[in-house]
Amino acid sequence: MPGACAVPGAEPDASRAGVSRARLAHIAAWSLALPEDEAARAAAGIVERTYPRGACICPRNTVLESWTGVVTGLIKIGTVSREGRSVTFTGVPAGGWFGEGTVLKNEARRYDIVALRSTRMAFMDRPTFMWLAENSVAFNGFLVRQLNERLGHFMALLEYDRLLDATPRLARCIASLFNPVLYPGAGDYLEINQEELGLLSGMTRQVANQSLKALQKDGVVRLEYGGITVIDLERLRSYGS
DNA sequence: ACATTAAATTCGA
DNA sequence: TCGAATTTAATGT
Repeated sequence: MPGACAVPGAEPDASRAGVSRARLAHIAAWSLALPEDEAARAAAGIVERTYPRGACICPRNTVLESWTGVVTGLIKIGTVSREGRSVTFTGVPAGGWFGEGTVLKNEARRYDIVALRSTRMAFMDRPTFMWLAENSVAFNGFLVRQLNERLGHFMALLEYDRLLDATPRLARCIASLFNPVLYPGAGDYLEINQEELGLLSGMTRQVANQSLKALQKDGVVRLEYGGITVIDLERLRSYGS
């Protein structure tokens, strides 16, 4: 049953109370650049929720169209075709905030968001987001940097998708999950299995497994059970070129 | 696709 | 609550 969403409204810890200033600083690196009054406003408009592995994250059920951050855990963004075949576009690890496009344009989500493991999410309601976008210079600075970084991310993706073969492609895919601009504060370890890495980089699990071992032999990553540790991010980024 | 190994869960004391 | 037994998940080929 592809794309099956978790029971709506069954989440135990949704609250409408907002989040403390200290908590905001912890879950949103961008907030550190905001002046006090703007940060307070941001904190008041954010709510957190936890999703179990495999759950479909549907903010429409709770807060209509909110801007979304990954606090801990890992999610993937993709679609599932009518036949049930799912396509993964990108993963977002802890520290990543996304969805500003749909919030700004106020349109329905076009992609499925699925938790790859137990994941804590933060949602900023649309009025708060729009207020920051219209009033905060610092927040706009962040948005521009983030959008620019993502544009670069997808340009690179287009380029290497057609030029490189499996191992370098996987290398860049992993490196993108450790992008310090998009996903600040991430460590060097990511809990993700090889099947998901395969889906993320568009290859079978078998090929992903072979490529991963090649990367490990070259000393750029270390394989763990159910996860991966990056040893040399710079080399991973430019692997094979 | 299958065999192996790691981890999570259950169950009995 | 401890640890052995069983089941499930991830990996390696």
